[in-house]
Amino acid sequence: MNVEEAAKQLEALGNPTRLQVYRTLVRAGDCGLPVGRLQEKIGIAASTLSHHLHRLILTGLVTQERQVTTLICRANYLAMNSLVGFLVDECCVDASCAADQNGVAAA
Amino acid sequence: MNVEEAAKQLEALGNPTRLQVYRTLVRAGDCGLPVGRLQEKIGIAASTLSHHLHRLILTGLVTQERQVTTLICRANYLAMNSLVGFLVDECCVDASCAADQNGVAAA
DNA sequence: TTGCTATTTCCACCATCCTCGAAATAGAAT
DNA sequence: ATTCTATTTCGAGGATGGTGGAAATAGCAA
Repeated sequence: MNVEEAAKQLEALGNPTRLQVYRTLVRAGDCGLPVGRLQEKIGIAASTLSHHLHRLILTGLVTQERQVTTLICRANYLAMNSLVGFLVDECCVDASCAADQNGVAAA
Repeated sequence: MNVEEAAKQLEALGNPTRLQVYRTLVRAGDCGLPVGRLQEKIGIAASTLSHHLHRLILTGLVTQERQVTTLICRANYLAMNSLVGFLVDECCVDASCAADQNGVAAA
């Protein structure tokens, strides 16, 4: 995971509509949800939803699986875990309080 | 934490430059880093950095503290924890696989 | 083939973002 | 008051994003 990739994923989640899509899928769990059902729940144009789904899929945050005539969408928990890990990674590695702050130099 | 607020924070982290700023602050730990030092490390125009810092501060992801002539910036870990919590919150609440998926209905 | 449903692609408009240099401001020191 | 450093605000450019309607596609059914 590099900065560019992580930023792409965060940007994908950084739009209210897409975040709502993603959370709806998280709530749906492993069962996932068809695109049409997502559209009903969220109430946006199909084209708009498709556009947003595409971005979520490109960044790896959502997966799709064909089931006869409908496409089932699922949140990709592994990608999320990886992203969260990146955010808190290497915390305090460069900690070196030159001035007198509240102690805790190299704890 | 609501969707709008979370989206704002995610969008703030969704720009490569801002994400780099944030991660640099995370690495710096509790000591924080002056704006000027951030600029040196990242190598962008001061005005651009100021712009990005402003957005990170508005969303609560970064805090600033005046120290004589310089402003010390710090990553706000509490905000990050809250954001991460929001992302995985209520996972699988709506799980109800109608079709025959790989079991795990209401585990 | 024809028709049907589910979903995506195309297109356009409007809004917002990213970036930088130049100018303005805040605060301390002389 | 003047000067100096650190940082922010202003203004503008080009680029990208968000949205929905219309049209195109994918796959199945008859």
